[in-house]
Amino acid sequence: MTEAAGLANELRLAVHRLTRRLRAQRPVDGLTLTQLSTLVTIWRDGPMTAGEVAEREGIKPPSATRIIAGLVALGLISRTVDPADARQLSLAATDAGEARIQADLQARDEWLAHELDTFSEADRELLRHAAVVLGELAGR
Amino acid sequence: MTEAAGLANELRLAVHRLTRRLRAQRPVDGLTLTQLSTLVTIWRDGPMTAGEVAEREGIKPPSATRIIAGLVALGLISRTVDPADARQLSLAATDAGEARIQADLQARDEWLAHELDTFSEADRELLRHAAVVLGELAGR
DNA sequence: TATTGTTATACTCTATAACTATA
DNA sequence: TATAGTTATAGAGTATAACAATA
Repeated sequence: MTEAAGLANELRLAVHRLTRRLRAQRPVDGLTLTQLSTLVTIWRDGPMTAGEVAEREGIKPPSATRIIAGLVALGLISRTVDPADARQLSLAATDAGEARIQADLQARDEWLAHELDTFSEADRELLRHAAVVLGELAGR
Repeated sequence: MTEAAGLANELRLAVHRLTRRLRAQRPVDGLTLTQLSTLVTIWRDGPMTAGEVAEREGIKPPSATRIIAGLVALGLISRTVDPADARQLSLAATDAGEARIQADLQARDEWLAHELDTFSEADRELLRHAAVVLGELAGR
């Protein structure tokens, strides 16, 4: 096993387990991790089309359609047809969506941010860089 | 938003997306990410009971039961009743299971290890440490 | 009674294939 | 014809609640 392959395996197992844990941190009546991730993306980088959502989140268009429909039904994003090209949508976070992000992040952070506070500052600095590198890797 | 909360959010989004990507790297006729993770755990740290599998993987017993049944059906782990306590199982990787780990890891690493090779050695060193810290976090 | 594991059931996440509407 | 998005369908992943077997 090469050096990078050993790292790949450890990273795969650790990331998989951590995601399971983070998914389970869903607050009562809260958004799922997938909904929250998509909502944050639209809020931070929107307005954007459905295709852009799929690309940024790394999912296929049918998956984006379903997640978007759920967020619209909850009133957390608005969905309007592009006047210049009626095939495309314009998706944007609503005020309720922004408020929901704050509330859900706070609830989810009760656990994660608390745990992060028990690590050394050096480890947090490490994770800060790691989050950027992992995000880049996910986008490849 | 506190410093740790900001980090928590970035880490959550990055880890979630990377897991999606890693899950999708399933080779044709290969094990799912969940099956592979469980099999590697039993192979490396086994023999162990079903309860230990659930605890190490961070899942509930019914989930462990289902995954274990699938791996047994594939002949990748053996499942014997503990002679000293008939409520408990003893789970161990078979030779076929060990071979399957090698094959599936190699197939999955074609993508991940290759991408990791395009990062700087400093980034790989960073990820090596991060994998350990993330693994610890997942186990909290 | 307490513990270990299983069964029944339901919800979430995601994909591929086939389709509709618009360009 | 090509593109943006949707619908239909299926498989994977996981949990809670209720149960069975054993200690």
